[in-house]
Amino acid sequence: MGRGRVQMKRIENPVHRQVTFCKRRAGLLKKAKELSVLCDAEIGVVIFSAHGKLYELATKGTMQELIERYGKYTGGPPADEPMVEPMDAKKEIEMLKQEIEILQKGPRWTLCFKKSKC
Amino acid sequence: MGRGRVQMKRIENPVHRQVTFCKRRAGLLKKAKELSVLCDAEIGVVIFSAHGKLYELATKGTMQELIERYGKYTGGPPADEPMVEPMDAKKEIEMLKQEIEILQKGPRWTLCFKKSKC
DNA sequence: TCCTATGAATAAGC
DNA sequence: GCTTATTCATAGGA
Repeated sequence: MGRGRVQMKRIENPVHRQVTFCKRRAGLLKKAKELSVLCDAEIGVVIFSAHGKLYELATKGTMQELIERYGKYTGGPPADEPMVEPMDAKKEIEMLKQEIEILQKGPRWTLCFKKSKC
Repeated sequence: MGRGRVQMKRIENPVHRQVTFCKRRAGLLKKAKELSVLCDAEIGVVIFSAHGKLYELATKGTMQELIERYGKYTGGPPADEPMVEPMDAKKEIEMLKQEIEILQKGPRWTLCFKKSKC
C-alpha cells in the first residue's frame, strides 16, 4: 500500500512498527464496525500490543457478553454441520419472512453463465 | 468502494448483504492477521453473523487462551461455561430458512456454481 | 500529524 | 466464483 509493497513479516524498525500498529489498528477496528453495521453482525475484536496493552471493540453489547455468547456457542453440541444458534424466535421468524418477501419481489437474473467447470 | 460509495447502514437486500458479509469478513480477518504479523500483536476476532453463525480468528494460541488473557487484564471473572438453551418454533424457522435458501440459489445458479462456502 | 502516490479492498455486474 | 471500475487504506516523506 501507499508507497511500495508491504512484506508480510514483522517490522523490525520499532518506530515504523509503532506507527504501522497505530494506523492499522484504527483501520481494523473501523472495518469491524462497518461490517457489523452493514451486515447486522455482532463482532468483537481484542488486540494485545507487543508490549501487552489492550485494545478492544465490541459492536453490540459488551465484550463480556460477547465472550459469554462465544462460550455458549463453542460449548454447545459438537455439530458436524455448521451450527446455528437460536435467537429470539419471534424476531427471527419475522426477519426471515421479510427476507422471503424481498427475494420474491426482487428482480431475478435470467442469465446463466455456463462454465465448463460447473 | 468498488462502484459507488457505501452508505454506512444495514444493507437491506439480503443477497447483497450476504455477498458483502462474505467478502468483508474475509477482508477483516486478513487485516487482523496482517496486523498481528507486522506488529507482533496478539489478536482475536469473533464474528456472529445475523443468523447466529460463528466465525473466529485467534492469531496466537487459541481463542480460549486469549479470552483468559483478556479476563486477567480486565480483572473480570473467567469465561462462563456454556448453557444449553431450549427452543420452540424452531421448526418454523428451519422451514423459512430453507425457503430462503431455495429462493436465493434455486433458479439462478443451479447449473453453474457450487454451493457457497459462506 | 498531515499529505500524497500507490497498492488493496471491494461493489457491481457477469 | 471471476472481472473491472472505483473508492479506500496506508507507507513514506515533509
